[in-house]
Amino acid sequence: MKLATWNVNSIKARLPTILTWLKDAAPDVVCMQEIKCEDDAFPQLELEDLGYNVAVHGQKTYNGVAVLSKFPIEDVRPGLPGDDTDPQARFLEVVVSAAHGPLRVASIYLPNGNPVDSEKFAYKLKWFDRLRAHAQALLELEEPTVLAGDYNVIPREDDVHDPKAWSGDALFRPESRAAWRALLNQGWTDAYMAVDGRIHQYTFWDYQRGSWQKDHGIRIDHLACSPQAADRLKGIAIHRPARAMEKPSDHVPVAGEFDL
DNA sequence: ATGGTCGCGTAGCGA
Repeated sequence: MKLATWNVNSIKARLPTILTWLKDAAPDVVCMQEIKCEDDAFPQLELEDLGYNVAVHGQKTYNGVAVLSKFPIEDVRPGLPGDDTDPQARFLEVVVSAAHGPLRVASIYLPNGNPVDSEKFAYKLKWFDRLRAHAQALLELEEPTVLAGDYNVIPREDDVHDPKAWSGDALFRPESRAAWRALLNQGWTDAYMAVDGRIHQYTFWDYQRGSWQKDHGIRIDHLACSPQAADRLKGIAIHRPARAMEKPSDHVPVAGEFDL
């Protein structure tokens, strides 16, 4: 069972690229972020044609998350618990019927948080607090669960081409990295670190400044696995060639292989 | 120090 996460940076602008990648990589489950459309504008038919069931938590212009699954989708919960007044569509949790039983999956688009001296950074940290509270409740279910998405956190110095240049950025600030570590310390496993952990393997390269050509990237797209999912984790792949496709997203897919 | 790129939506913001 292959489960991928991909910040697509607009499903509308990216659809041909996405369809090409889906046919090639053939993931069973895909968590998407930044679809940037409302639910009824999501290209459901094109994706169903490739054999996917679809769950969408959309938003116009900004944000928006979705889950594609070749397995039936049994339960759909849009929105991160903990603040009913939060209008931003950044969290979608589903349960899919995988080959050997149910698998809980969340598509996560964590706030960017820049600039750090603004309320955006406070929102990021508060959102992280809400995520941890919900993640703790999910752990107590003792089910295979994967929280997959764009966390907008660079965990280590080895996950960025130039740590000094990023030291003041919300993605690399100590508070953001500590929040990510605190999530893992609850009992979640970073799939990449569990099976690879090589340095300077990136998932995002900015469109600006020739970042891709110079390999000035960062690793910010992660799969957090519950113990029951981590037990079944067999491999991880960062789909770096996707950044060189025609009309690429600035993120590439990250895919875990599970015996599930 | 500046400017560089996308996407949305058609100006300027977000990333």
